[in-house]
Amino acid sequence: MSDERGDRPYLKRFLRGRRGGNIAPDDLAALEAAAQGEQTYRSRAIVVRAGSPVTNSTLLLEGFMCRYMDDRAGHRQLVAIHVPGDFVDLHGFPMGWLDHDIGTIGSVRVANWAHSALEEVLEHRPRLTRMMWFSTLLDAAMHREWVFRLGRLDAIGRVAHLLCELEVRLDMVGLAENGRYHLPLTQADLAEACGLTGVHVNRVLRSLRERELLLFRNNEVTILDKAALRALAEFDPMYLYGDPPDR
Amino acid sequence: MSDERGDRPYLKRFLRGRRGGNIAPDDLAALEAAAQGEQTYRSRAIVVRAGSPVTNSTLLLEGFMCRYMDDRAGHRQLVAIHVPGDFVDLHGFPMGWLDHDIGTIGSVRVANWAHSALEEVLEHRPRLTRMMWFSTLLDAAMHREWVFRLGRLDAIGRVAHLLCELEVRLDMVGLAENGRYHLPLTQADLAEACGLTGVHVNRVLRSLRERELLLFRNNEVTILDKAALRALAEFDPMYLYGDPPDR
DNA sequence: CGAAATCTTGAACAGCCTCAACTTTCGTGG
DNA sequence: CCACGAAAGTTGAGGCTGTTCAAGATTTCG
Repeated sequence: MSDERGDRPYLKRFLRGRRGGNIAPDDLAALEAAAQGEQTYRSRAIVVRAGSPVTNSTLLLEGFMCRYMDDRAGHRQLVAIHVPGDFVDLHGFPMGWLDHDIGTIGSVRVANWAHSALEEVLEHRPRLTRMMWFSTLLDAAMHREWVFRLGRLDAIGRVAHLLCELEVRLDMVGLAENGRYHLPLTQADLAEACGLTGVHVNRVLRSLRERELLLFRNNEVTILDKAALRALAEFDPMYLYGDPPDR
Repeated sequence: MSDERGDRPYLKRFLRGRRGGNIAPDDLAALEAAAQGEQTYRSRAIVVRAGSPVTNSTLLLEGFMCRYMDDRAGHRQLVAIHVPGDFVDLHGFPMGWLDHDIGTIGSVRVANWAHSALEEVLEHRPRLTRMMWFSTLLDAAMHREWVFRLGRLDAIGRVAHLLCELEVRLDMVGLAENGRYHLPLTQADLAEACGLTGVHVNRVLRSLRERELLLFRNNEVTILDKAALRALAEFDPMYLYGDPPDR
């Protein structure tokens, strides 16, 4: 699975590790060929604004991006964090525009597809269309889990759950090793994803460290006790639709 | 828009009121013809279990349904509420199974499509496929708004926001009038959707009543001051992708 | 009509927030 | 390479929002 896409520089991580994520070689080649080329954005850049027309879609190749909404006071709520291999704004393809902003976290490298080109490629490829559809529904499944996280878990559970999710997703695309991964989020960013304040996230991280469950220092997460952390977070990666060996 | 589908008993409410929700007549006819017929479920029934294979998809014709997940203690978190015209488990078509349970709230009437029949209809209908895809992305947009609601609003804002959302969605399908609509939820159900306790939802409803913003009695919601309620809830229906006149 | 579910209210508590001050790290230009 | 300012992280004290527990009132439904 990881090698057979070595010659697909853009799509090599797309749907990697997902159950049913095997795309037929000709579909994959057609999609890869329709790309417009790659692009970079600097850290903390806004890539898509809520409400403005979206005419192309972006696959994240390197780095982290997020989707977010602001409340009246201007405080952000992150609604998604994207890792390499994610189509960050494919929702804009059937929708035409987006209800939220999309921005970068660190600096990123992305690939682009014009919607017109996508339409052409997908016109006679119902299987590939369903794969793309599937990939947007993975986002929906993560959204639901985030609703659960915010609605039912306390502060420590929320932070733990998010960091468990990222470990699995990064592991699927080969960017985590033994529960260690790079994560260029500030504590304030974590707070914006977890519906907490930065101050409280700081205390939560201290508690996780003191319980010897997890470390987060220098933009690096180290999970010390995965089983205990997952128990605390009520985390079950089922909703990520991974291949059985990855679960 | 509302009349031209009068002869489509199942689909007459599907994507009604949505921007870009105009389905070509032949697509609509083909989809309607592929339905397996209708079915009813009693109140508080479980329709789909998380993790079990889904081989058909369900369009809600009458009544209310919900999607939910349970925490370790057995407490529910609702992740979606469905109204007539919603394809409640279309996510199962590209996914094959679901990460959450689906149940009824009151008693309901639904129509069913076998996935094999759907596949056949959609095989050569990329436009219709994108409409179905779009309808699942409306769910995703609502999920995101629920994340925002739970992450950034206080108790009164959360309840107000949910009831604002349901007013718009029910109005789109002709089931709300002047801010009044039938809603067979208990206060405990509302609590499960808002990440609150039933006790506190009771106090919140009292506060909304005393502020003369909204009444909820006898399974009926009456919005008394829509502008003030929306302001309190930081509610903007943009994310529901409605036709401009409905916004 | 009676039982069960739902709604309502009160009192005490806990978790997270706010505000504030201080420390450490990062980034940039001299 | 160092110095400096800005950003990020850390810690404490006090307060508010929503929870928990409990009891009673009301409604629903068989």
